[in-house]
Amino acid sequence: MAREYRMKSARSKPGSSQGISGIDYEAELNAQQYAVVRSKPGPALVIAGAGSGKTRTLTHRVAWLLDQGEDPGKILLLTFTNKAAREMIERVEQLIPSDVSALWSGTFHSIGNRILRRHAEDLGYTRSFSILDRDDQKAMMKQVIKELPLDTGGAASKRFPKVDVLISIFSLSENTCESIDDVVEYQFPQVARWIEEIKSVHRSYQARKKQNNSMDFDDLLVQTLKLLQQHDDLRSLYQRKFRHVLVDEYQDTNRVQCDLIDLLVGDRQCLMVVGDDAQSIYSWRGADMDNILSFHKKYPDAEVFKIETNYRSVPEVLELSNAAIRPNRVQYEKELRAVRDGGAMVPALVPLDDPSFQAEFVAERIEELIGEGLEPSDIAVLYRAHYQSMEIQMELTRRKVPFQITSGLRFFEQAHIKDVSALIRLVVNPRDEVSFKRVALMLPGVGDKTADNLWRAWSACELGQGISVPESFSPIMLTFRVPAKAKDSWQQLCYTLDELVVDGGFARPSDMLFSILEGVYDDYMRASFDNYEHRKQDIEQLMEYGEGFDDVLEFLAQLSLMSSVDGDPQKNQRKEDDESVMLSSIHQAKGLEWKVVFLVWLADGMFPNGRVLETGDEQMFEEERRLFYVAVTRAKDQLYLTYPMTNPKSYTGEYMMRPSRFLDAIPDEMTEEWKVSSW
DNA sequence: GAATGTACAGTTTTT
DNA sequence: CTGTACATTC
Repeated sequence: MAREYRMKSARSKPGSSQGISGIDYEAELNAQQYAVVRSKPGPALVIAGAGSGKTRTLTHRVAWLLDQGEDPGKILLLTFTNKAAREMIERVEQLIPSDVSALWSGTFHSIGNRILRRHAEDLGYTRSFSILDRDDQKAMMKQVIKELPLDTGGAASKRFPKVDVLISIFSLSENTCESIDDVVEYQFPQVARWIEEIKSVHRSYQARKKQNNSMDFDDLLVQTLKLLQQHDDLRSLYQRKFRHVLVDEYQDTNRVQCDLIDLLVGDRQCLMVVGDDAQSIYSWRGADMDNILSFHKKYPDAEVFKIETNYRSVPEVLELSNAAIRPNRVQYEKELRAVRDGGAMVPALVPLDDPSFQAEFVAERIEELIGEGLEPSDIAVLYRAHYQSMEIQMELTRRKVPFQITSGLRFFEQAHIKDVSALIRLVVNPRDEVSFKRVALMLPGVGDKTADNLWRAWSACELGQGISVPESFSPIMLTFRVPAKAKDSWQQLCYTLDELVVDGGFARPSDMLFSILEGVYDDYMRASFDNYEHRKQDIEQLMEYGEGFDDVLEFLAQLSLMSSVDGDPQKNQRKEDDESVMLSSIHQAKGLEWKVVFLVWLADGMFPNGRVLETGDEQMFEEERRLFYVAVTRAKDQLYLTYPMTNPKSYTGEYMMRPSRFLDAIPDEMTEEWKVSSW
């Protein structure tokens, strides 16, 4: 007698199509995708056209590796946004039964953060370093400028670049590894006369960050790179750890990110990068398309794959997309093929009299489509710049068409959220000057001056050094001199801080938030904001979110790193979002798709942008065209290209608008012109 | 701190 | 032209 018993968990033989997961890769993927997924280890470049199943391919590749018996802990998956990271890991989990929690996946910044927390001491930081967001950066920069012996008061100081400009300069310099001199000379010539002062601000800013045990977003990349460059042992540790590195949206990586990848990959070269050069639209923040274009120079043995079958759009839309990008000189040649059937609506080209008429047309057509049974969430209106959505917002509001818009303050960046997290940050990292001052300024009668004095007192005493977690704060802090007006709330504050530490450690995040709300912040909110109720709900929301964390460091890092739309804990609960028309900038529409897309303001000077046309910079112009390409490739079924023929409100005095020159590249027969009249 | 005046921009924005 | 951001002033 014999019995055949087959272990479900048995390791698959290498090379076989099926592994433990039982996924039939060959059946689930098309030939091009399958070739990528089962490719041998080694450098690989995947050129993935719009709508070609890029995420699908990448997630299957990860599943494949795991199926081959690879240890999840040896895989690093880098994405551009948190949302993409989350989506990716969820889909891998759905594909494969194995536990993937050991797999490292996330944005470059979050991975940098993760590495830096472990080795912060090697760089002269502590592991509880603070992360500065844009707001914090601004605050610190202002402080730094105030303290520098720059020419103040006179007419000369009037035109000293604003902090926003300085932050942009520094950030671009960090991300592209170019000197401040070069960045200013080529990208910000209007402030070139201040070059020495700018460099001096930069030096002080860098020093101050270190002194305050704080890193900005750029540091999360740059310092990680530095750490691994300088410490051979750590470098080889991580090189050995990550046997497979996969990178999504490679066309949008900048120099630092690219260097970081190369360094992590080391000689083993088990690197798979996926991207679409035609969708590179972030050069203005340091992305270098050359990374993807000359990948083969750095990795001569790289296998190059193209996945060009488009599952998203009807052929009518896809042909137009192909035509739209064709005139660009700098690109990998590819031709997307549609699998969907033809016979759909030919993309509409709609000239309108003026912007408000354009808005009326868009709104009316949207109403019609919804009347025909389309869900509002199947429809999007895309534009080059947010201000171009104004008329449409008004028109949709007037007609009571539900819409949502991808702009405005993000949840974690709102003042009240930042206020409460400043208190936590201060306890965790007592050298965090920005947070200290934010907290101090909440006290009545305390302005810049008093805040500064308090900071001095604080940083002079043991509490402010942050050597160890103190048992309590009040005994020392109550001895500080505060204005009479602030006396009571200062006391409250001190006792509240006491509650944030327990037994020589930090309280749990949600408990901290509770103490802060009860101790000081509720009163403050009542006094300072007219929409108290609303803000209180936000804090409660935050407390709920905090329940998911035991480690306060992790909680804080998450707050900073997810300070974006996708981290909004409210988001998932707002059901209306699923039932509304999307208004979005093209940048934010990347990676998304809708049945119906309206692309508005397609007039020369609006899109392509007038400034880009003025400079005559070919590279920038081609990026505009890629943006156009990204926009049109979002549409699944219907595409409307609209433009106003006049712009009465133009401040440049240009009254007549000409159709966007991008439309010149589209053969007439690919669109149908709609002649819209109001009567 | 509120009120008033002045200069200047007027793309995109994640982490 | 107009809203914003900053500085100055009381």
